[in-house]
Amino acid sequence: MPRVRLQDVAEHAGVSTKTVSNVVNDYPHVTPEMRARVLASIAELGYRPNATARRLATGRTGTLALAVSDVSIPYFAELARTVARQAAARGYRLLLEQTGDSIEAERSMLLGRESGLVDGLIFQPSRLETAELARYTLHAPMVLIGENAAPDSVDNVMIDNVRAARRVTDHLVGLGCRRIGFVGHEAGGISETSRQRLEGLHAALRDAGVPVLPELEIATSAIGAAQAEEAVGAALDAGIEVDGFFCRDDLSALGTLRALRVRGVAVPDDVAVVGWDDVAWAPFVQPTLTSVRPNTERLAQIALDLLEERIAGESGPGRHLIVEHSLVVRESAPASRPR
Amino acid sequence: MPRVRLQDVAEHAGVSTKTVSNVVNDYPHVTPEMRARVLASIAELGYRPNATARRLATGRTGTLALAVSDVSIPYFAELARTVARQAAARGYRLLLEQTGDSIEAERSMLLGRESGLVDGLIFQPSRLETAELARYTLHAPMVLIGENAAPDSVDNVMIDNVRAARRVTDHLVGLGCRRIGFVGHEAGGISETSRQRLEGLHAALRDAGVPVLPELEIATSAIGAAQAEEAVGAALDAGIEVDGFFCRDDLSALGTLRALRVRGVAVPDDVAVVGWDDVAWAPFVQPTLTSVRPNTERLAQIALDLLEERIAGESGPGRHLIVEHSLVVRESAPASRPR
DNA sequence: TTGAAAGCGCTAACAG
DNA sequence: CTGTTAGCGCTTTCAA
Repeated sequence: MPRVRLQDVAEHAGVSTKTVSNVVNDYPHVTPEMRARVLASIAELGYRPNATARRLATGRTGTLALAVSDVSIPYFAELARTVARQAAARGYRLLLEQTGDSIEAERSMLLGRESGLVDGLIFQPSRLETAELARYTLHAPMVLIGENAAPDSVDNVMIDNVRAARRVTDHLVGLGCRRIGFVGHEAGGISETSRQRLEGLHAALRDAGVPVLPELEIATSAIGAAQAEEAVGAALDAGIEVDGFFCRDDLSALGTLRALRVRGVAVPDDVAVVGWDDVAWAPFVQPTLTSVRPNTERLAQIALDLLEERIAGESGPGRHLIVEHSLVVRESAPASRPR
Repeated sequence: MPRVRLQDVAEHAGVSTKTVSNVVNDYPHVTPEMRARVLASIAELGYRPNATARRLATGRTGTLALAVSDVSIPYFAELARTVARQAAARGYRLLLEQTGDSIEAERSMLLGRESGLVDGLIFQPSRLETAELARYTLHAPMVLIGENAAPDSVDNVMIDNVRAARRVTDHLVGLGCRRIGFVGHEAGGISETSRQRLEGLHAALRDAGVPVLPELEIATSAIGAAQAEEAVGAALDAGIEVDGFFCRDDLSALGTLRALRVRGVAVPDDVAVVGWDDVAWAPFVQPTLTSVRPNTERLAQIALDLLEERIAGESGPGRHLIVEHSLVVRESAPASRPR
């Protein structure tokens, strides 16, 4: 790791630092001979500009941060892939922050003990609430994603959870389900995400004249297939009667499918199951999973658009944008079912 | 975003910048009164140290990079989670780089057009070969992970692929399989990872006196369940005769399971299936998947240990370390099978 | 224990 | 079109 500075190149080439800088930054107005001479010196000395010094001088870091609770959750993994790719295409690097579902971690990530670390932040809160969020002085522009009710002052992009949840419910009701269970909301303090999905479920049931049965709502200790399998299994063993399960996410659906299978309950004949996120493996499990698919590419694109505007200085009130979703119908809750 | 500098705090508190710096960095030798006065000013002005300036002055970035082809591949997602977590515990942030399976991207990531971006790099190559890797002058210390044969000069941590593959093969042979197919090596240019797994398969078959049948090796156009389903489906439709499938990774196994299911082939009764990586959903699919489980926590820990030693100045020859693995036996290739 | 001043490596006015 | 020079905000000798 040789330590060659811009100035070394300048001396070697017999020009000023400004000229070298111009060449490195592809500025126009440099004679071809100068440029060639400088490039030759750069190659000979193996010069690489120092990112830190450049940042200090320009005030831009060329880096964005993405903060989610856990990248290994399939939806977040796919989101990270998409955001990283699109950010790279726009010339940004991506810093990954995991809050691990802890409100403390979310706070300290927002407060950021240092400034000038990133140019902007894309954040999917899982525990922090609007009111608190609105109080903070951020160290960089931020765009919120996901279904948390964002404060009016902050940009936010999400899918319409209530509407999507209504659609899931309508689909199940259309299949003849009258006792629809819900799986996967947090046992210890429900998240805004789960709250909105439950709200959509309830609203659609009421509209359809189907009774709302809170006793069929099965909370889990954490997001995950194992937790869902355990909770659903316990409920089934306790004699719960359902003919459909609306799962908070595909991971819960996976656990639910297994709990049902182990007990010999047929899907979709006895119980229909719908998941949420339409992760990569949804079309491959047995039975293939009906699921809500958010348009993640578009979500990432809009989030980055909003963020770049903020970085460029936009200072208006927070914009709250909705990204489309669709319901991908597969075997676990097909278009229609023999009765 | 107020712009408060260290100097502003110093003036406000009526002390020198050095004193403020001492307080911010928790240096000893500061009188309690001074410290209190400075902290009060910091709070009042809302001062946050500027990360970039600090980096330039100290030469440390406090950031590591993790480079993999695609974070949404379940194994990489889990690896990223683990590395990010452990890096955070050691006081580092994590920059995520995706090479998207392109050799160009891997090259430019190594060459790094800027220096001083990160203190170190953890890299899982998928296309780049040892010889080329060894030629580069890196801009930061690097540790290689995964099964690529690393150059002697570079640190590397991996699992013993050949041994694990032999174990998988022995397991299948023990189950009575005599025509074992392999699924998921790259159709266009095999990777070192796949090569080693095939090598283990062949060696174990020879040792067991079972014929090696290359015609049962099914390449795929890319890593993924869909690609595997397509390739395996085509092979089955063409009349391939197998009694076991050794899949390059769990994604291939998932596609293989589906291809078999769709065609009414019973797993494990007609065909046993083994995957690799033991990703989170392996115990939940139908049938549950037998898979090779690398010790990812340990892999990450060792990689970070090696990297921190390099960052600290260690300059000896490359160390090549092996991390343990295990074979997790589940329904798709159980301990024994009725014959 | 605290203060003054010299960089860290680069960019960007401003001249020339 | 190219050179000079003054910062960017922090850390860190070296004195006091």
